[in-house]
Amino acid sequence: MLEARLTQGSLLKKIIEAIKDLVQDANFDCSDSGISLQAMDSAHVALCALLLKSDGFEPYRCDRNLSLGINLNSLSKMLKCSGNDDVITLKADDEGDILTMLFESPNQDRLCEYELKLMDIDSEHLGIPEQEFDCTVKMSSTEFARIVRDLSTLNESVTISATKEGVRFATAGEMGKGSVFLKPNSSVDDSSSSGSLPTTIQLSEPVSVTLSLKYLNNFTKAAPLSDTVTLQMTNDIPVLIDFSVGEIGYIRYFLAPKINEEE
Amino acid sequence: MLEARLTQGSLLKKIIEAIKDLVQDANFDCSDSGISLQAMDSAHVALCALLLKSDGFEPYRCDRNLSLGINLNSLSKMLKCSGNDDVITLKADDEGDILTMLFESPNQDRLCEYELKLMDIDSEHLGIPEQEFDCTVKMSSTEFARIVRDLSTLNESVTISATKEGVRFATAGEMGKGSVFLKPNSSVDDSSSSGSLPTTIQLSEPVSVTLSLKYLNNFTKAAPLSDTVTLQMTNDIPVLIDFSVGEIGYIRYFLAPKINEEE
DNA sequence: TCTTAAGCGC
DNA sequence: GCGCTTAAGA
Repeated sequence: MLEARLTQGSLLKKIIEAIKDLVQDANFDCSDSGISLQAMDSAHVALCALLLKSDGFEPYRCDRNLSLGINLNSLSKMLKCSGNDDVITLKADDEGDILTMLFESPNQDRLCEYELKLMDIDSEHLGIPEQEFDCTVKMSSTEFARIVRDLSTLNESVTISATKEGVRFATAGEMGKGSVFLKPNSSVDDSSSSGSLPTTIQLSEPVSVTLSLKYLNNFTKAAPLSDTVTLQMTNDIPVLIDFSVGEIGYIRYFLAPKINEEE
Repeated sequence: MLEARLTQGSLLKKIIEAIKDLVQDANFDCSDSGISLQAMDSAHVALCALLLKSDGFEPYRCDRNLSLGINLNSLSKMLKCSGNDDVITLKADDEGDILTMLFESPNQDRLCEYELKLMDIDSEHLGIPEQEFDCTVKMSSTEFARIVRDLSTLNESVTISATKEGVRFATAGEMGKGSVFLKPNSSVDDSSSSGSLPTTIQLSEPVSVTLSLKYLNNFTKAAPLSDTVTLQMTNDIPVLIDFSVGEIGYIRYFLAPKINEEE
């Protein structure tokens, strides 16, 4: 059986919000090392990979590997019944077809128990290659969300180009063009409380990829989970966009770039 | 070419918000004295006049007179991509058909460049007469906005009547009547921090004009630009409603009164 | 399309 | 902390 107690239940709520617009149904694979999920969106264009390590739970127990088939919309609805400060405990029997969720209010005054019916879902276990990327950009997740939202008003796709000098997000549409350029922060620790977090760029090779803004906008639903986002890019290879989930794991999105031909 | 750098970029955002609901497309006329715009609303009922003096920009350069035909909705969308603290620089070539906008974040970490395609717009240069009015009311712009909004719930038009005793905004509809009376503030500098700014009235002749609340509501979009608004009225003559734009210019609206016959 | 809920700015 | 604008849901 599975029993996993998450002190900061709001994390789970944010995680599901960050996935449910991309994936309807998915298997949560539970083992003694933790809980993971891998799924493609319905159009099979983007891939989402979630990992929650067992030591992020207190306690965590998983005797046998379990694959819990879950409708994320239903799960989201139930999680909205929990308070943001609640402690959430997930329970599932080895042979059962329900996921039991316990919501405990901080002062123990309220105890909610919800049971979610599980589904059988054909799992498409996608071998996600552990690859090296030519360029890694780490930046403020809210700034990333802002840029993606801004450029979405102009067109459907954005071209992200990175050099040592900085990273550029550019698009063009009927109204005109838009381009945002971020300089990596001077090594000097500018504690000028300049609002946004510093951008850092590591690259072995300049890169330029063109991505769907609609999907990127979907991914930025994960921004509430982490102050920073990491973009990993290599030309013509799916981009990896990584949000850490507190100290306990991550949500990663993979998105194939559009092949660079003028439309 | 034009190059105009506005330190307080948020002013430009507010200006466009204050115009775009009234006018879809308009020419921004640029000369060495500054940037101006004059346009009527699509129903040709109201007139909007914007002036931004060159010395409000730092620096300002305009070699030749330029008329930039702009779709205000597109401009608004692009300006929303700027941060509220950004410095905004406008650039246009003499023979070009684009307006380039630079948004610089305060700490220079982010640099955005947007290009707006320009349009050819038949300019209807309306000779706006410099006229004397019988009555000038200066009052809090937020209070004005509040009154207009409140009375809008009762009917479509408001009758503004001013005497030395004060100014009255009155309307009547199916529900009933509404009337707001503002006394000019006593000459004594009442620093009673009474919330709202004092009202002042100068008049050579009592006036009474009936105006469309729908249009007045449109005009109050300019309230964020200035703490005060100035109403200038003469019976049966278009009313002038003036919001100053910081120290650098103004937005003025002209609205013809309804002819005073019971509907 | 309208209503409601969340995020952002003042 | 309050109000507003914007995004999601009915």
